[in-house]
Amino acid sequence: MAGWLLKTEPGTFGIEHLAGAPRRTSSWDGVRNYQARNFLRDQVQRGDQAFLYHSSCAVPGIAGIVTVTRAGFPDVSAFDRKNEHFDAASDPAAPRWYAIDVQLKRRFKRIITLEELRAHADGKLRGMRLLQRGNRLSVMPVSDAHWQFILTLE
DNA sequence: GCCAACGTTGGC
DNA sequence: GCCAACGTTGGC
Repeated sequence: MAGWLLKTEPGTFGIEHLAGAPRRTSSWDGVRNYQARNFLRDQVQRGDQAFLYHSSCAVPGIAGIVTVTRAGFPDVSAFDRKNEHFDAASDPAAPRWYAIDVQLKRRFKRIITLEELRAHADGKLRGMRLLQRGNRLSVMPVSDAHWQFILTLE
């Protein structure tokens, strides 16, 4: 079972929104980056777990864990002219973008901050994608060793 | 709000 | 297919 990290902006759709959603479940859509899209379409499986990461906020960090309840499926927000993620180039017959469904599994007692994670960038978290320079991926794999170590930080 | 880093676009 | 210009991301 693979582990992932999903970035979200808490002001737009963070762990609080997910906690308040019906069945604590929501579609994870609006990803408009090919590398992230490939992960959603080809690799993320139902049952996988992912860290929910808050970015573009006062205290960036990991807020909790979600479970994937539906593997990659075409992102219909790309077909909706009124949606902010509308993409005229995505053809319903050959969808360009993909979404997944996620359910909130557990909210951490506190945010595991980016600062804390960075403190281990040359140690236990060496090579973690999130910590690499200029990283902008919104969906990325997390190795089992990194996953286990991060859990001990809570 | 700044700005470095990166991805995408489009002219050639 | 190159690469400059542009737009976006995201920490600070």
